[in-house]
Amino acid sequence: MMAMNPKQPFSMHPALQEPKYSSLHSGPEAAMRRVCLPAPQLQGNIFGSFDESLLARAEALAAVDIVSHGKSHPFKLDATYHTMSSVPCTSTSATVPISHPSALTSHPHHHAAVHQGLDGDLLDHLSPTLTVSGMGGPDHSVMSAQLHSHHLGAMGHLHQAMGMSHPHPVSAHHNGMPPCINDVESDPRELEAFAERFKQRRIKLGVTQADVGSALANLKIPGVGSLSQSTICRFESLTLSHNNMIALKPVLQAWLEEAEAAYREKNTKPELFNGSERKRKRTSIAAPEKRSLEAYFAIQPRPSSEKIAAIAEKLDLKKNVVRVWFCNQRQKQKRMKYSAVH
DNA sequence: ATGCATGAGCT
DNA sequence: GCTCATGCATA
Repeated sequence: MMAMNPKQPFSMHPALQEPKYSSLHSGPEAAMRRVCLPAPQLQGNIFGSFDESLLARAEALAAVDIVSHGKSHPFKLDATYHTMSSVPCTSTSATVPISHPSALTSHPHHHAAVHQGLDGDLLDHLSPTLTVSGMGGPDHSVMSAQLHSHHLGAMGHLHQAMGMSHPHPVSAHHNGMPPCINDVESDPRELEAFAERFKQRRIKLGVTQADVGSALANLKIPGVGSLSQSTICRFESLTLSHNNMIALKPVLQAWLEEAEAAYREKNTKPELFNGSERKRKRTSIAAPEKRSLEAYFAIQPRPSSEKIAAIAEKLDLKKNVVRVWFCNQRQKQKRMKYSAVH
């Protein structure tokens, strides 16, 4: 069948994603790690030497937390946590998603093209085999939700078309422009403002986050498929990575334009549908274990495989669960949360 | 709204 | 095995 590349959407190489943190290991995480440990190279040794004591300390901390703080422990590591994703010049957006010509992202001065394209040109030449539909069609309401029928990896084709599989650095294509363009669109302020505007207008349209997600596929933008309610929600609450926010913005903006246009000329009639079938189980880590994990995380955000195994055993959790927990925790730290800094 | 999970691409 | 984008499941 068609090879699908669900994840790793519109992003570039990890190394290219955060220009400012370039170099092999110096990612935002590395920076954080630095505040926790003397030196990266020593991590292993130190940790290895004091493995037991550290684990014990973490446990002790977790224990103390339980009795003295209850829920509000000192190791609260959530989204609001940090924020170091303030990309200077968003060369990122150049490598972003819509690897498309006049498409949504790109030039700061071509912003208008985005809007215009929505009504005609863009979709027109983007959908050779289909009439410009999206929200335009009578029965092509904005919220036609046709998901639920696919399996785990069937969604999010948003990715592949968006640069990943390219051997070349998908940068300012059609214009040979320098990496530091899109300053306007990538401006944190602008993003934040857009996210809020988006939510506001979306609600005004009477469209749910899930509706938006599924409606995106109707835009017929190459490489842009549907998205989940989660992602739309995270976009609106700015809890996605900066790069991700920038990548999604043009797409959501395109949708918004069309949705409002369609709303004006007629009356979009929401037509949801509920279906269910699959049942993926979600592990639920108990509060005490979670506190311990947070304590361990505070000491060492990037435990080795062995440490993870040790922690897993101590907490009586599956090693993979612990590993994923750490991964997710790191990811949380990196989430952009402008509100926290702006 | 958010926790845990998956999977692609990279190292 | 990590990061990252994203999703299902659930509180």
